[in-house]
Amino acid sequence: MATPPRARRSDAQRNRDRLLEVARTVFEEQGAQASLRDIARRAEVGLGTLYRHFPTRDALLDSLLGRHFDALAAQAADLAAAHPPREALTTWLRAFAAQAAAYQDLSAALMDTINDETSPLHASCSAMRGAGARLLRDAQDAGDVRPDVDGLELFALVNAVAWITGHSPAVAARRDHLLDLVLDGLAAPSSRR
Amino acid sequence: MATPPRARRSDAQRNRDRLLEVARTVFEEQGAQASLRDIARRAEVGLGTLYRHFPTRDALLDSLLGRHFDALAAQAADLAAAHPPREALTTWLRAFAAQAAAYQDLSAALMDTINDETSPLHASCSAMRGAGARLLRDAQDAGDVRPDVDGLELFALVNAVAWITGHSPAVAARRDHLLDLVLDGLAAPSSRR
DNA sequence: ACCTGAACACCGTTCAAGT
DNA sequence: ACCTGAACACCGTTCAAGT
Repeated sequence: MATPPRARRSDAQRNRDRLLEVARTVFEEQGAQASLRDIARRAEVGLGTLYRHFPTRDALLDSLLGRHFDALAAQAADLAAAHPPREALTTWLRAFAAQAAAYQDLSAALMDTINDETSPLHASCSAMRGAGARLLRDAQDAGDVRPDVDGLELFALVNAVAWITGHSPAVAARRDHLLDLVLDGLAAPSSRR
Repeated sequence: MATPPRARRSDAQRNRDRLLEVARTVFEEQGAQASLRDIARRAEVGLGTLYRHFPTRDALLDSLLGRHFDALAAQAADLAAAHPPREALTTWLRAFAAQAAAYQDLSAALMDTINDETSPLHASCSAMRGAGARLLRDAQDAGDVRPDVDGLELFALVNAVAWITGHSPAVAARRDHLLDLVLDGLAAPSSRR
């Protein structure tokens, strides 16, 4: 799960909230490499205040992403309980890709988080990945997905599709079709339609 | 094909060559967002000279990429002549992915080129894409690849895999396996092993 | 024709000074 | 405790001045 909120002076908390709100907007508008100065300006906060709360760009991104990760992990559990394995996996991957596509360049940040075990986000990121891996294993146990795929590869593939989606409108229009192609590649030979 | 070399004053030509050589090295070292100032410095050339020859970062990238595109297009023709359709396509896609993975962030530049018809690279980029699309069509005509995939989707998928490869060493180690998964997704049901 | 580097407007990051 | 903004070292881009 994401880090729970610490006790803070109330004015500091207000600044923090303001920064997160503005950052979400700006990142969605301009992508993950948007100017931090600009974010501070639009939040009407000193630049140093931004740095005090979020010592690095990733820290800021991470605070925004933690909730998404937690939400996706929770959704995975729900899906596993409510649907047959392959359907649960498929639905979850679509949700994941939609999420990743919403933030431009999020996929890059995501992959970097995976590789950086010291990231504050690492815990909730790997919790989410674990949830996905469990869905994958269920589908494999049910004979729906070929056994020679692991969670990392699954995650990488879907992330890759989400990324490319953000780099071409023409491709974006066919995101679901691309995911279908990938999912068909993952299907166990016996379960193909 | 890439733009043929123009007539130039010999000192200008020398600077141009030098810049391209240094740029290739630096881009491979640091990725496509490396500092242009740094490139000019290492080429021992005024910053203005770099801008004179390559008015934008993309122009510089493009000059480096044009040759690769031409080479890939030529290779596609060779493969089509020498191998059965599915094998030709597979081999070509592997070569493409290896090429794209060599430059970090190349995939992003590539997708942007596709979308920008005014890019000087657009011609050789689409020539290469056309060559790939032809291999795809051959494989489809032979019944080896499902008919509901087009060149753009193929290109996007392989590009996506190449990109993710550059963002995680663990994933990079399994590039061929990921490509296999994607290629299996493209296989026509009847031709599955 | 071509080259150069100073100039401009930005950026990320740090940190002394304030409340 | 926390906030602020000037200061520093960079960057991309332009352009007057030189050869």
